[in-house]
Formats: sequence, structure tokens, C-alpha cells
Amino acid sequence: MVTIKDVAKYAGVSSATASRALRDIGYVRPETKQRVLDAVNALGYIADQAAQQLKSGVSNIVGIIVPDIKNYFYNIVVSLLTQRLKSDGKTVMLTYSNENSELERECFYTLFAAKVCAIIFTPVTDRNYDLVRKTTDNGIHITQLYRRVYTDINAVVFDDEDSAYIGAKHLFEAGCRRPLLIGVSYYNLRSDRVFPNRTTGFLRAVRENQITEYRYFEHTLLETSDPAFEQLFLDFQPDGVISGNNTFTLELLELMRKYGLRCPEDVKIITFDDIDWISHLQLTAIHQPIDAFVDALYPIIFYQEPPRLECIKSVLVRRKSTSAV
Amino acid sequence: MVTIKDVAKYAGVSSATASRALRDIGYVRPETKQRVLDAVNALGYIADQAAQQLKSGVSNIVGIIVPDIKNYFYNIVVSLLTQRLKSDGKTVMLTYSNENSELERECFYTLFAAKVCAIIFTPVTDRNYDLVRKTTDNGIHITQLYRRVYTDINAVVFDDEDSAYIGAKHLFEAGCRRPLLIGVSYYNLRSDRVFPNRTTGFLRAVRENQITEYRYFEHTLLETSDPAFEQLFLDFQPDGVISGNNTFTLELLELMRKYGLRCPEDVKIITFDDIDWISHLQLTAIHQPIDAFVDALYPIIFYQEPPRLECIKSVLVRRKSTSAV
DNA sequence: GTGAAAGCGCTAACAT
DNA sequence: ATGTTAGCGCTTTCAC
Repeated sequence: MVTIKDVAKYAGVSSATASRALRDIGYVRPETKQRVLDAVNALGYIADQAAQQLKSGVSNIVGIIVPDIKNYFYNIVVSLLTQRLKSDGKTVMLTYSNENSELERECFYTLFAAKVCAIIFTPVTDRNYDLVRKTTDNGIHITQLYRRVYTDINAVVFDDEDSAYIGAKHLFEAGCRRPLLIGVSYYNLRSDRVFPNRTTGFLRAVRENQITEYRYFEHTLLETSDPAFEQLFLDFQPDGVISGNNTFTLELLELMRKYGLRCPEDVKIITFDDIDWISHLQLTAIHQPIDAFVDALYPIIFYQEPPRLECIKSVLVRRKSTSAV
Repeated sequence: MVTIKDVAKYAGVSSATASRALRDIGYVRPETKQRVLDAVNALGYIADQAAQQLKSGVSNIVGIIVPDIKNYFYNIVVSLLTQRLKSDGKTVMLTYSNENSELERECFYTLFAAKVCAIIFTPVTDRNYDLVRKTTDNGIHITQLYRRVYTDINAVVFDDEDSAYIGAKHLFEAGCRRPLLIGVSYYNLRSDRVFPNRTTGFLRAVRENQITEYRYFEHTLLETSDPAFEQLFLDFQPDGVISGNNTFTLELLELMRKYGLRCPEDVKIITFDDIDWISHLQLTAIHQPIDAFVDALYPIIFYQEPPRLECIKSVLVRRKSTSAV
């Protein structure tokens, strides 16, 4: 392995000088600096981050905890974030909580051991507050993504509550009188402890519009189909559905095909997640601007006080699936 | 920060004993070990990986270089891999090359600096061999994913060449006589330097079946639509298309809608990437078993000699888009 | 402007 | 079975 000592020896200077030259810090004669740079090139030296970090005490690793493997949204955010952090000389350590609170704990331990300078995560429970505390107590910045569970910690979310409200109103305007909401059920967390909550917005719209026949179903994440949902769908026979994500929507579409129901004639559809195939199928969608989301997130990653809540507005994109018949 | 010295002091032992106790190494009295464990619990000690690594010289970070943000396939592989590596006490450092050879170089530097013990990457060029060499010379294991560019390095790929061949034959059996293949064009890499190459398999099928009217188009990745492709599609008027990935397929479907072409009546379709919405649209697809892929990858991550080439077979899933009219 | 030396937190010889 | 000590590669006073 090539160390800074090798570089120093090759350049005929001390390792202290080499270190200064490489980081443009302190006084180094331009000529000396050039010799060091030449040595680096000749030897192919790359500084050992672990050693740098150990000595300097500063880390440039940002930890991310992703709750769900397959979620398109998270994957995009992770990649956008990774690229932007790189331009600030930071690297990303990736972990998966898989919607499991025990795994989330392990993720925290892993990131802690790696001495990350910040953690960006989507909480899957409200029972890991001890670790959240410990993290901030150790000067590690922390931000919640997508769901706000801990109110004293930074959070960046989409305003899904409002989107569900707007979506429901749009359904009513399109003539629906038997709306169904497919919301989200968490494994380790009561929905009403999470902001935003799609169901809240939906119920508000229902009340304001004096809709008497309505249902909501809280669908677990990770599972691609749920018999209980099929049962409710058949029993209730909704004329309009707001689907909490694209996976739920696919399940809904399969059900409708199975029972010969057409969209928008029999059932109108509004779906969260305006991704490529959703738009191809001409489904009315709640478009969540990911770029704006990351833009809002980026500046607060390293600022904790006072805790910020960034709430990104989504946009309803009207397409055939909610048009009049 | 809580260090091992704090733990040692709390437990009334030396830091060496504490270290041994924590790693179940060497001789430690059970009673002593328990005292150390209690101290860890009481103080909330988590070992500093950077320091461990610096001293022991062994790293447990695996680096991944992902070429494309949006690619569903990579995202799934990354997450499956991350989870399996965790069970072996390894963590994942994530970087993105974005199909750019200069960025790929930077990724290597980043992972090098982090002293990863292995690199798993999808090469975007054949011009970074110097870094590949340097990596292996430093005892860092390295494996290519999805594309084999360097023949002396481990690689795990799907047999896309054969899949394209089988797909083309299936099109001919369904009556197609004007097939079009949408293959992949790399930015920094000639397609014929990559194994597998979809075009090769396609051309073999064309030859064997004496098809005289055919075309292939090598579509760039990352871009969601290409005017040159639209032009070729209009000029040639294929009666069957094999699409190299789901993004290309969406572009194709949009074109067909724009020009009022129906599937399978006017154009039959076979697509790579058997993902959820592809199956919902009842498109015949080349199903790539990701689990088998990861299963093949996992055992060779840390074995380099001799270089292995794992070629995973895909399965053609027949659906309506290639049925007889 | 440059070098010598201490030390970050941890582990591995070696001593006891 | 446990403690002492050296040192991994780097940065950072502090001399010069």
C-alpha cells in the first residue's frame, strides 16, 4: 500500500509537508507542492479515509436508511442525494430497514460504527427514539424523510394529506359518490402518529362534501396483494379510488380486470406516484416533484436547530382515469 | 464519545481485555466478559470501525458502482446484496457512475479511499483497466455485473444474447417477417466489446430463419426518447419488436399509440425486464431471475482466481403481445 | 516554509 | 487470564 510517507520520501519532504500540500492548507512553497503532486501521480497514492477520519475527527460519510427495497421513489432520492453529496466530497453508506423496527436499530448501529456525519432515514417506528437521541447527542445530524414521526427532528415530506384531500375533491367533481382510499399501514407504527396521513385528508374532503358512503383501507407496504383488500373492494363496490402508491394501483388494476370493471366508466382512479407507466396508462396521478424534495432536503441535512419541517406540495395531473364518462 | 478505554475503566479491566471480550477472541474469563458487556450496555459503546480497520488492516466495506439511477434491476440487486452482506457483517458504500467513464474513475477513487474489501460494478467503459488492475493489485476483490468488459475479471451476467435469439425465433414462429431489435448503445464502449450482446443473438436468429427484412437499433441508455428511433420505426414499419429494456418498451408503446398501431395485430412485442407493469400490460417478456443472479454473484465476490464468468439463463414468458391475431 | 513528534481508537504481540 | 506497549496512516501543534 502506498502511504503518505512513501509520497513524502519520493518528493523529498516530510509527511507533514506532504499532508499540507495535498490539502492546500498552511504554508507550502508552490514548487514543493508540485513535487508532492508529482509523487502522488507517480505512485498512485490515494489517502486512507479511515486514518484521516481517525486523526481529524471529522467524517464525510452520510448514512442513509431505506425502508423498502422496491420503492422507486426511495431509489431515485438515494441516487440524487448520492450524486449531490459527492460534489461536496461526501460519500454514502447505504442500509435497509425493510419496514422493520429491529432492523432499523441495527442500521443505526452500523452507521454509528462507521462514524457517519449525518443520517437520513425514513422512520419505520416511533420506538427507536433512544437511538435518535444518542445520534444527535453525538453530533450526528439526522433528518427524517417522507414520514415525520419524531417532531423534534428535521423532516422533509410531501404533503400527502393535502394531496389526498385534493384528490378526493377531484373524484367528487368527476361524479363519484362511493370513494375508497387505499392508505398506508405501517408494521411498527400507528398511522395517526405519522405526518402526513393520507386518511386524514381524505376524511376531511368526505366530510366537507357530505359524502355518506365511503371507505378507507390501510394497506400494508411490502406485500403486493391483500385478500382483505379484495374483499372490501368487492363488498363496497366503489365508484372511485385513491391509491396510496403505484404498487397498490397495480393490485387495483388487476382486481378490476379480474371482475371486468372498466376505468373510468365503472371506477375512476387517482394514484399517488406519477411514474412512467402510470402516465402511459393515462391514470390521473398525484405528481410528487422529487427534485424539489431533494432541493429542500439538501440544505437542512447539516442543520438541526431548530428542527425544520419541509412540506413539499404535490401536483394533481389529470388524465383519462378520472374523466367524465 | 465513548471509547474502549471508557468501557475498560468502567469494567475495571485493561482495554486489551475489553477488546478481546468484545470480539470473543483469546482467553477471557466468562465473568470478566460479562462485566465488559455490562459496561458496553451501560455506556452505549459502539466500536469505531475506522480505528478497527486502521489497526487490523481488514475492512468490511463493500463498494458498489451503479451505472444508472433509474434502472429497476440495479436497485433490486443493490438492496438484495446489501441485506445479504449485512448478515456477513459487511456494509455497503454506494456510488454512481451514471454511464460516464470519468465518473466511474472517481467512483473507484472514492471506494479506494474508503479501503473497501471488494468492488462490485457494472463497467461503463473499457478504458479504466488501469484502475481495475490497481484495485486487484491491492488485494481488493472485484466483480463485473451485467456486462463483461474485462475478460480477466469475475463477471455475472444474464445470457441476453441467447434471450435475444430465443425471442427473435419466437417472433418468427408468431408470424413476424419484419423484426426490429432495440439493443443497447453505450456511451464509452463499443457494443461488440461487451458480453453479452443482444444484437449478436438477434442476428443469429435472423440468419438461421432466412429473414431478409430486419433492422436493429442501438438505443442509448439514460435517454427516455430518441428521434432517430422514431424515424427508423416509421421508415421500416416492423411487424415485431424485441425491446432491450422496459424504458425502451415504454417509448415504443408511446410511439405505437401516437401512430395508432395495435399490439399484437400490427406489431408484436417482446421486452426484456419482466417487471410488474410489463406483466400487467400482458407483454411477452424475457424474465431475468434476479434471485438466481444474486445467488451466483454472492459466492464469487471474494474469489478472484481464476476469474469466473457466471451466465444466468433468462426465461421467455409468453403473453398476449406475441399471440397470433 | 518545513520537520519532528504526539496521538486519534483500536488491536496484536509480548510479557506477566 | 490479563496488562503493557507499539503502531496502523494520518493530521496537527509546536519548534526551528
